Amino acid sequence: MGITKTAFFTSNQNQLANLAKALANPARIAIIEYLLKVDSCICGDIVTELPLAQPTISQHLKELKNAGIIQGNIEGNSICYCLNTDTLQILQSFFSKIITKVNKNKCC
Amino acid sequence: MGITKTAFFTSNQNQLANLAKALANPARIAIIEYLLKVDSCICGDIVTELPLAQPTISQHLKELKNAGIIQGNIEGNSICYCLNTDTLQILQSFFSKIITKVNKNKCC
DNA sequence: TTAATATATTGCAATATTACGATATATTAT
DNA sequence: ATAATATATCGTAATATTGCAATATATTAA
Repeated sequence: MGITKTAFFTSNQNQLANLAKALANPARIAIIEYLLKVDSCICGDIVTELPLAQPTISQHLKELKNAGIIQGNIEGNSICYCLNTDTLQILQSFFSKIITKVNKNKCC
Repeated sequence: MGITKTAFFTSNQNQLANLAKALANPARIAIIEYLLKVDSCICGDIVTELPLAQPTISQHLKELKNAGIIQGNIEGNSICYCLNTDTLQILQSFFSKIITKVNKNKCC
């Protein structure tokens, strides 16, 4: 087969898996860290910052946007993308919940 | 090409991407949530809990273990896997850092 | 209007992931 | 020792992802 059996899981599980998938590439992590570093919208210099070709970066930005992790669009001749706090909050909540709920007395 | 250009990114970026990859599947999210729910080691009943065949679940467990998200082994005739707090802490820290550092005055 | 610049889309080759049947391995029960 | 049970591994088909060259599109500059 090879296709993920999405229909058999909850929408919450699929949402978390999709968000994780959007982050499952070092270039996309680098884009997020760059957005944090510059503390504003991305400008075209992301293309010179990353060791990847322009179409590849454009594709990664599209995936991050589809997942809701970044938001924005091109403005004139330059990119204007920034982090979407609402979506990132979902991930933070998930991991915070795990850390606080997990049984510290691991048995293995 | 098709292969991720791992060598061009920092080990931290690759680590986060690999952790995200381990979570990028609803079955693996379901396994993690099940581990949280039962609040102990997994027993063989995970195979009856998930809508997937036994070899598939075994493979997902292996991937979670390789990523360091769960730890353990089989014990006699049953599984004994539990969540690895140390690794999950890496993810929580990453998202907490983002949420606290991100500029709330988004420009797009 | 034309040229220059910036980003997006298309098409494709290489590789990775997903799922499972068949089978192997290992432990426990008889 | 043999059977029963539980988990892992192998092999494979279907699908998804990665990266880029070529090209399209859109905005700004001249």
